[in-house]
Amino acid sequence: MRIGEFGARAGVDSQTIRFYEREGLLPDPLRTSNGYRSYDPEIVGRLRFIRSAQAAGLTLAEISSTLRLRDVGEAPCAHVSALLEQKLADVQVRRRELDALSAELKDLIDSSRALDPADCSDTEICHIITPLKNM
Amino acid sequence: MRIGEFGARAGVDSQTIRFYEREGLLPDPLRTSNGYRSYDPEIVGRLRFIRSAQAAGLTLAEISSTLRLRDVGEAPCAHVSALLEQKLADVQVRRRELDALSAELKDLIDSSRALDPADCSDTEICHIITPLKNM
DNA sequence: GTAAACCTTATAGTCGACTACAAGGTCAAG
DNA sequence: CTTGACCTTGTAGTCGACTATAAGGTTTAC
Repeated sequence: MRIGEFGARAGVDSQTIRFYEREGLLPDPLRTSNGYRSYDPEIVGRLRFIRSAQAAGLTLAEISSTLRLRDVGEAPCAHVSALLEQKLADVQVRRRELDALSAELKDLIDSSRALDPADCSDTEICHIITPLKNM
Repeated sequence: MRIGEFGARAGVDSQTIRFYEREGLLPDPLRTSNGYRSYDPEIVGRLRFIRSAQAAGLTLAEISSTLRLRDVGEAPCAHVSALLEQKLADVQVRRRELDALSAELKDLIDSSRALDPADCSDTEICHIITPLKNM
């Protein structure tokens, strides 16, 4: 199968596949006599794995390290578990940051209703935001 | 005051101040006879505004548009309110995305405890993640 | 008088994951 | 025999907000 069909089977653009190949996520494929890349249907799973792992929040570098384990014959399960645990911890931290930001934005929006633009001076730029001096 | 002190008063590195100047967020300052930038203490508020607005999640482009309003003599309060409302909406969307990702990660981690690495085949790369075919 | 700590400019690099563009070769349909 | 859809390579650009480096000039403290 050629690059277009290969990509279509995993919802990936052919430019992106060449990019993954350059980055070492996909092996150099066979070539037909005219130089076109030729893919074994079996490797579609590898491309789908990449997209699924991305959907789980893994970076290409993390996915690459996982694929390298698999390529040397090791089951990458323990590695993947550790990555997922770390990712979950990162997500929780980020969630808490967004919660705080959300609360802060609500406060600012609330307070803006009580403020009159006519009282907003030149030096403070805008008195809705200026109270946030020390964040 | 010179660039170092100016930056220190708002917790900003001098390289960053030159960057803001290039981007039009800060006006071209006066220069002393030796070519050093010389800042009026009054403009510290502008730099602090930039950092506070960033802390509220506004981008430099959004902050820049706000400053431009102020520079033409308009109170930017209505503009800032609209930006904050939009930002809050963005944050809520992002929060929900992270909630979904968090749940997904927990599921994957749970299911990984029931899976044996010995059953993880070559073509699926890692059976912890492979179930996520259609995200 | 010299060393440290400041300041100047211009240019290029970082992160992550693509995406765009140019300039061509190949192949099937009509 | 040409149009259009595919494929090839290489290079460069995108986003956002810095950050780093080089190669100098100035000022302050001892």
